[in-house]
Amino acid sequence: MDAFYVSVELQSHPELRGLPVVVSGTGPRAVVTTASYEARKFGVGSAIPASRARRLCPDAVFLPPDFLAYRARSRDVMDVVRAQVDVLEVVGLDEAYMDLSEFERPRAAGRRIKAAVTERTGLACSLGIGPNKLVAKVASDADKPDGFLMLSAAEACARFAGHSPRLVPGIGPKTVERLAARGITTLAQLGGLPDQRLAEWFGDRLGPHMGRLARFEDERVLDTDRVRKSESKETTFDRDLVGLSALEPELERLAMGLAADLTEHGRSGRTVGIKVRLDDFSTHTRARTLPAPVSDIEAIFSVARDLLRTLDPPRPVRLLGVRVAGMEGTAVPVAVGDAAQLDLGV
DNA sequence: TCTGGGGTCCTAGGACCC
DNA sequence: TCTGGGGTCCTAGGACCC
Repeated sequence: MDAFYVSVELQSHPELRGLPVVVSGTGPRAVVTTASYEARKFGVGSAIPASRARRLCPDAVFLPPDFLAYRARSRDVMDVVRAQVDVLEVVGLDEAYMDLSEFERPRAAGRRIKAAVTERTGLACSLGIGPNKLVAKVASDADKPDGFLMLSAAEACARFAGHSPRLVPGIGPKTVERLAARGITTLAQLGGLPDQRLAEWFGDRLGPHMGRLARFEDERVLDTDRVRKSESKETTFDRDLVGLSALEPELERLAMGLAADLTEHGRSGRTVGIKVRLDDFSTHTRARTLPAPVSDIEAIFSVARDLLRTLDPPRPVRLLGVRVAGMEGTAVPVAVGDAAQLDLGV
């Protein structure tokens, strides 16, 4: 979906159409979640500090995120798609992969699906088609907004040969930096490197994997029922907290919220962990695995508190989090007819 | 008035077992 | 006089994604 959260907001605030609109949190440490294309012209993009966005574009309209609304609209969108295609892998609220190989004319099918989404939901989207997930994803990104692009792997290689490796999902800022330090700045260069060199630089598995990505080789199949492996609650404080006596009540609040979510969904896990980000932005995690899965506030909080006391943060703390991992296959019995709702929520 | 929240996956090292 | 190889589980950190 194109600028999904903003697009949903514009449906309830049509008077804002054409204006720079930014969805972001409200606190002093908030970041931008989504910016409208009008706001992007000013350099406002996802993940930049809201304070900076305000300076870059003082006239922008800032809205707090309404995730309930986004989830509901997401469900609408995925329902439209699901009505047209059998194999669907939903990735987050605003993105999905579909298998068009069931159609004799995939391009026509893609056109139809894209049109149906916009017609039925009023929301714009971009669609990319390719022989694998990687090409499809890059193609859909390359033509945004309101895009439609079909590429073969060879076409993708040729078209993006001179682009930065950053174009490929999975190659982030750190990897781009490490590549640049070795003189590699384009996908063509990366794709041309021998596996042995890549293995030396980035490890036996990761290195050659990056080379394949750069050549748009991708064997991944669609995963239509992803099972959640961990669940967490974390919060960044408006101002850093100092000392266990200030932190423990916050930890208990987080544990309470996490336990409530876990219980509501019938999930539990054997590993309880905490996450602490200090004022120097260093992040520290601690975890303990229990003999049996837990989901109740007492168990989660007592382990988390113990871990926090042992860590005893040596500096002011800006973020605190609690996590439960090692989820058992605690499938909740679902009534027949709920199947369509299952994929999004879990 | 730098840097959210909720996730996944990978790596590396240690403990432990056969 | 000197110590293999393989496997699993666990922890911590980090890169990355939406």
